[in-house]
Amino acid sequence: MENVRVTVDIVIFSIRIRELHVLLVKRGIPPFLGEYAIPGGFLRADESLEEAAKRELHEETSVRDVYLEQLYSFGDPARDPRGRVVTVAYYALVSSEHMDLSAGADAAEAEWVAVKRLPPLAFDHAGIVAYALERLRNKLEYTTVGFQLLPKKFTLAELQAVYEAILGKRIDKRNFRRKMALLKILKPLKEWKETGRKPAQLFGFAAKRFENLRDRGILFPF
Amino acid sequence: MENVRVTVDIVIFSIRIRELHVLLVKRGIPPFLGEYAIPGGFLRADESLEEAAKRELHEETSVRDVYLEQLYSFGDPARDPRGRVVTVAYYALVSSEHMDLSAGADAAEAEWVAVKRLPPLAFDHAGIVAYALERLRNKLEYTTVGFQLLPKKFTLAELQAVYEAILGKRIDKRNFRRKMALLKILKPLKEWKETGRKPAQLFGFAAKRFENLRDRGILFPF
DNA sequence: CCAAAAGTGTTAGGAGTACACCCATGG
DNA sequence: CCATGGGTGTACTCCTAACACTTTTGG
Repeated sequence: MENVRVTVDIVIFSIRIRELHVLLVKRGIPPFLGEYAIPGGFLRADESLEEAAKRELHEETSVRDVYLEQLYSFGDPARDPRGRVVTVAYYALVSSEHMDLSAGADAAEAEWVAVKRLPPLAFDHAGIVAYALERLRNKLEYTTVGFQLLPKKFTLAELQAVYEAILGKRIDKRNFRRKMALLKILKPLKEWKETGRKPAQLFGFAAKRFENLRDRGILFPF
Repeated sequence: MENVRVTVDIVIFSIRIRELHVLLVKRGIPPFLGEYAIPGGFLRADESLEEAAKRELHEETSVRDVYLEQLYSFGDPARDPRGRVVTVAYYALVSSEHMDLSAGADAAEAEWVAVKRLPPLAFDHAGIVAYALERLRNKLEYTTVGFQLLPKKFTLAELQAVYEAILGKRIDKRNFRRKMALLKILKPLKEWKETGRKPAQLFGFAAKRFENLRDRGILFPF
């Protein structure tokens, strides 16, 4: 079966103004001309799937070395009107300090959109984004992906806001802080963030304890 | 990028003699002639990825309608010496009552092998099996995949043996039974299995409570 | 001094874990 | 009657969830 082509598409998440956003591009060519889609492109001859995803990510956001995990592969024969295209979907988490789209090559067409206010998407991309969100919610509870969306130094309120934005529900402040303390993955810094009111203590992510688990999703499949 | 071909490979698990087994085939053509591999083949023009996996499964085992879930896609440029081949891997769970390989077309070459005694495998298949096992172990703890490896009617000892075979450790009988009772997913039947000693009560899987969760892996990606 | 967000403990209920003996049957 | 696997309950620990007030700062 020779007539299959392979693309890699990527759902790029970030937190803006305490709300979860996805990076979308407006398509400049048919099909779905002018509609929104997630970034993606054809797999090249000499690159692995993950390298292709990293390349797409870098082209759109100019960032490298962020959390990246393969999501799922979609291969319905009718999913692309141009012909038989199997896509391997990835998702990435970009910290709010790395959100300068400006340096990206295709940046003019890229746009952060809140997941609660997604427009209709081209192809089966709405389903891909929904599945990525599902995965992200699940992973939040048993891995440390939450930290990937924050800058190196963050306050407890910011960390909690990430969890609330992704899970879509409020969390009790005292229980949240106790659990984080219990996990021993926060490194209290001797710095305080000026918030306009009472300053908040800054924390770092203590990767030591979680080095082996840090990004199971990336690490496991070799 | 036109020179990519897509295969679907499938890790088929079953329990034999209270031990976890995988179905392997001996390759009849190069590359890796004579070596063991997991079943698989090229994606056809008119079928989805899942349909291809179901077809492979049926060809090897003659069963349909078993638990099937997409595992991961592997696309290292060097993974297949014949050229650029991206494979979408699935894994399936086949109940011990459906293990008649005889009816399968390629059955002569198929063989159940205990995961503890795997031979060297062709391509990157050793990594694929290892990853499938990892996934199975994780899913066992928060889904009902364990039931998929048993016949419709089973004893508590048989169910526990499935958990022990996959997790590779002993479980306390009383705690195991209490947890199952708590989950309310077992339907006690008015039948007893003659074991040679004291007869054991048979149970069914109460899908009602778990209809929506039953096979998250299958259901979620549409 | 007031508004706003930071920070801090206790209690009650549920789940997990460790642990040992009696029962029913076939041979 | 004995060997084998089937079947059952209790106590302790730990995690989770519910819940309200004081502190610090800028304006």
